[in-house]
Amino acid sequence: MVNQAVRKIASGNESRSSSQTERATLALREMLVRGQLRPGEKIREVPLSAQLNISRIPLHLALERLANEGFLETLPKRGFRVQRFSVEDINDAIELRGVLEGAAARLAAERLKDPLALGQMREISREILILVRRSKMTMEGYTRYIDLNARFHSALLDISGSRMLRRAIERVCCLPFASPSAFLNRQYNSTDLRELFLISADQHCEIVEAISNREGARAENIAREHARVARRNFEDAMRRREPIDDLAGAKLVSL
Amino acid sequence: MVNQAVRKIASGNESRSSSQTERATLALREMLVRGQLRPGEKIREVPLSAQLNISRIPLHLALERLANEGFLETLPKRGFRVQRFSVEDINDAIELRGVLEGAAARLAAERLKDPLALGQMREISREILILVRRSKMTMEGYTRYIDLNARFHSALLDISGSRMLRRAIERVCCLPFASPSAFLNRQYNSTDLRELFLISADQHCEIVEAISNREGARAENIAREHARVARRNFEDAMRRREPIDDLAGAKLVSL
DNA sequence: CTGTTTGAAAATGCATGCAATCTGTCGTCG
DNA sequence: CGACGACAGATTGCATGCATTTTCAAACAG
Repeated sequence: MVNQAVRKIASGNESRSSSQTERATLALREMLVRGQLRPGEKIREVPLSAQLNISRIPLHLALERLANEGFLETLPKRGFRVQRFSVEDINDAIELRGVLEGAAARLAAERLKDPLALGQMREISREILILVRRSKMTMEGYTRYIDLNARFHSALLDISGSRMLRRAIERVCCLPFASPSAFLNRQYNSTDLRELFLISADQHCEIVEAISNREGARAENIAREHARVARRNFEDAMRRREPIDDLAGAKLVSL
Repeated sequence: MVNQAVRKIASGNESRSSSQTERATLALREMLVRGQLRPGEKIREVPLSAQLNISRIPLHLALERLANEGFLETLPKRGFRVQRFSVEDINDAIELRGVLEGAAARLAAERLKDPLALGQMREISREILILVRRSKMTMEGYTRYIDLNARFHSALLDISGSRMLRRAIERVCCLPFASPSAFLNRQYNSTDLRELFLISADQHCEIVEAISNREGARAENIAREHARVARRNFEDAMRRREPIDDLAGAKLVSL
């Protein structure tokens, strides 16, 4: 048996994350996305806790969290099983994100008090436009795009002013393939992908304009189409049978 | 110290629910809805576990579940706090449910393969219509309405065929004031409320018709308006300053 | 009088081991 | 030959106690 103090020191060397539960959550999420735990597989807590060098209580807490995020299915009184996702699930998750962001855009348009509050969003959308217009996207440009994109979506939620909507969107985006930056890490110099980037950037700008003009329905529609770009990107990747290792969470998909 | 076996027998007498965690979850949810744990209050696990006669591990698991349902806020490394909801949060939660059920109705219309699949929904909507047309609603009629209503919404999700959407709606409806039957237990003979019941029943029927005709946009709009009936009902109750004890989860609301 | 330090009390995090439940297998009966 | 039931191993659920972190208030410095 391993002494608590010894274990604490050992794990402290591996990672300086704050708690065992958090460490377990991160490790498991990584394993899931990498496909080291296969869809449909039943989780056995004892061997897994030994493998991660984490005792069963924090492991169990981590499993419960991942189940809530949607990665695992909980079998009452029988533990956990790795969730199986179909291609339809992925499409539906992206569609759902579109619906929710559409609602956020509409609420933002309906509730906007001071048009100056849009300043940040407008700025971000301009920066994105400049970025994607550059003929060749560098690796830094690419990570910068992801950052700007995340900030745009966060700012939209701020303006919509709905905690409930934020909660719902956060939950959908737990699933890696549903997040806005899910299918961006493809061959980022391909012409097709560049076109999608441009379309996406234009949609950002038009969403801002629609909100600014209080055109709720239009803002909603564009935001929905914006999510559909991710869907097209995904379907394109599927059609080309790209090595799905690079695609976010594709290891969780069973056909 | 209480022996495990003794405790098991004791709790077995109190309730025949399967696990300690489940019992704790049910007990806490009840306490929250009843307002025995007040918004903003910090949860102290040891006294609470003593009060519920449940040890700290299953209590902690129950708390984590309730946090995921939205009742509690988790303070990392500092435990849990009872969530505070504003009137805007309630309105937004209902609006969100409307958005999601609207999406379900649209998808159902777009994806409907066999119009016969709508048979059950059509039947339910007719039964509801007959029920609410009766001049005086009995208590049994009232509980029957809640049951039929739940079955209608479940059938809609079945036809939409989206697991992701079902997940999202289930999550919103965890919050008692967001669920479809949240604000029905008012003075159920009041004329105003009876009108809302009739409108609601009509909307059920029209949603079915719209889906049947593949009118996705129309189905979506009606489903959204359908949720807005709940919102009107809530706002009406607020305006009249009804004793909010009867309203689902109203004890969680801070102005 | 305000901001900082410190240390004790209280609270959560977690390791361990036991109890109860589930799973799969083998034997028996219909 | 298949269904049912009992037993053993495996697996999760949970109680307990210790370790660590947080809280909070009082002493202290500025």
